[in-house]
Amino acid sequence: MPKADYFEDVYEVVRLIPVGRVSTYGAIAAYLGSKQGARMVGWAMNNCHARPDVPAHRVVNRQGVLTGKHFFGSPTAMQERLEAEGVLVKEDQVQQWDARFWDPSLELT
DNA sequence: GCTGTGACTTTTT
DNA sequence: TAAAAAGCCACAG
Repeated sequence: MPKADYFEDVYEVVRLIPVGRVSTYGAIAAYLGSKQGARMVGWAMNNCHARPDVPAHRVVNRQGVLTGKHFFGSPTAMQERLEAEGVLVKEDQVQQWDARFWDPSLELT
């Protein structure tokens, strides 16, 4: 197995997010080892164009707000996609966020 | 080789 | 309580 870049690590975790669930940059960053590396995660998402199977729409900020929705090409694509998976979004904010939150560090042990 | 930027998070004023 | 600033790592120019 090739050494996964920091990005691939992020992509893999994001890809493991179950449908109907959402995760946060900080959670993924923490799972990688640096909670403050959340910016890197977001930045990795910026390069998510290189990965076709990266559900970046399942990744939101700490508040459960779709911060990067604007990067999806359409400001509503992210929200609609989340709703299509069963995640209700209101005002760019994930509903039942506390229940929808998926922590890789907890689920992946 | 150095500087700037980035879809965040946390702490302090 | 709200708002602002700092911190962090990695990639691109």
